Amino acid sequence: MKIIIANLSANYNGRGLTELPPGKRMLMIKADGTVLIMNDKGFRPINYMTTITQTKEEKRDGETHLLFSNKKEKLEIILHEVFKEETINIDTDDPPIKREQTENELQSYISDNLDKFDTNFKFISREYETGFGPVDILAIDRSTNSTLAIEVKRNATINSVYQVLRYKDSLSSQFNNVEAILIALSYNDTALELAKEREVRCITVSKNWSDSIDDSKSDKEASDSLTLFDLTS
Amino acid sequence: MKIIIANLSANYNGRGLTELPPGKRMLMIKADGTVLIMNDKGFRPINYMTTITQTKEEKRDGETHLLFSNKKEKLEIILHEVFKEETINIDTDDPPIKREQTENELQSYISDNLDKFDTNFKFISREYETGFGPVDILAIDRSTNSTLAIEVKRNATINSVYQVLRYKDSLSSQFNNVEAILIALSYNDTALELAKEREVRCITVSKNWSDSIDDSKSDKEASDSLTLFDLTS
DNA sequence: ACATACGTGTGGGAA
DNA sequence: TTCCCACGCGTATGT
Repeated sequence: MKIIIANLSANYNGRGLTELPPGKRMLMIKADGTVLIMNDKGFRPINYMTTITQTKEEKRDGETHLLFSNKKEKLEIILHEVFKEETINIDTDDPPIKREQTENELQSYISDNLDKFDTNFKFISREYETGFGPVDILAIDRSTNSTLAIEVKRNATINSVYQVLRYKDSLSSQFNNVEAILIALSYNDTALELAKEREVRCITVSKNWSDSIDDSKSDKEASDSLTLFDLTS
Repeated sequence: MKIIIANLSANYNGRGLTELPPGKRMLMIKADGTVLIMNDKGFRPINYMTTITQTKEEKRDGETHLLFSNKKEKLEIILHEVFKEETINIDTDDPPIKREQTENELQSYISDNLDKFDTNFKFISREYETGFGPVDILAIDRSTNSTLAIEVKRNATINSVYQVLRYKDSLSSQFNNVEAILIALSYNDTALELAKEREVRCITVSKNWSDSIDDSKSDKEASDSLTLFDLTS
């Protein structure tokens, strides 16, 4: 990784079009060719470019012009004055990060434990294809004999409501009594409002749902002690 | 900005849950408190945290533990071995980037030039409020006397189609003959398919739409030489 | 503080 | 390759 501290300006043209006036910033060039212009605040680089296939370097009037490009994009960086230049060695293949409690895991958990949310729920299928894309979970409610279109979210928004309603619409041409259900860790107020209005049932998963995976050996205790759901509506 | 090259590991708990095994990486601490752990490839930091309100530093067994937190999140970084530490001064308030040809500009352009897309289109209002949020442009078609719900996108996807259809639904309770229209620089195939099926008219804006802003002084030439739209449906 | 919408969103998986 | 969806999306703006 190479780091250059410089007064620089930049022009990007590709997915968008931006112009960066001169200023003292950090230019970072990574081992894989990724170029980043960083300032002293926030998460995002000001300008950047990945998957670079071509690099050109020119001197013009004592200033260095760097031209990075690929088939679709172009990034030009002009170094007006370089204050520092440095090469840093770090592992190119460091061990990867482990992500836990992703939506995918949450989906698995819910699929495997549908009866804990409602004893009448019976799991049918995951990623069941509808005319509007796959619904996360397809199930039936044995008490009402209705088909359940279940969408799982970490945080449900109004878009989640629209999404599950589309699945319901589509499935209604194949099944009788289709019901739309959201199961989420949290809900926007606006999402709850809309859900109520459109009769989408909202079920909240306890924040510590993943604990019950670790505790699953002692089933009895787990099902007694954990409040795995609340009904909101 | 402070930079530390170290063999480090990290644990994050907040919006998600991640675990980063030890490895040689760069730790960057910005002037606003933002913390980033960078590796030698790609755009994204491996771990990071913004809007930090509390920082704790401890030594345990000769290793430095850094604890960053705010009300909702926690990031712990353990420095197993520090290879380099360095402070870099860059402008905290460098001039901001200028973005051009944004969706907002595109909307303005389309609003001001609706007649170029269809001579019967007449602009009424921007950001017109519907029951499902504001529609980008409200207009009328003088030839059919229908109300037009126009949604502008750089790239239209199936979600754009659903979105404009919701606006149409909502507006249909106020107006007769509401028509849903998408105006975009590009379209997904699936979006076009769905749009056709649901009778959403799709209009494509020429990639060089912004040229006509610069050329606007010579109106005649511009309107003669530029193909500003295609009809797809 | 919360919600909404844009962004060069990025990244991953499937068709 | 394209398309779709989740993401600790980040970031700005309006309320």
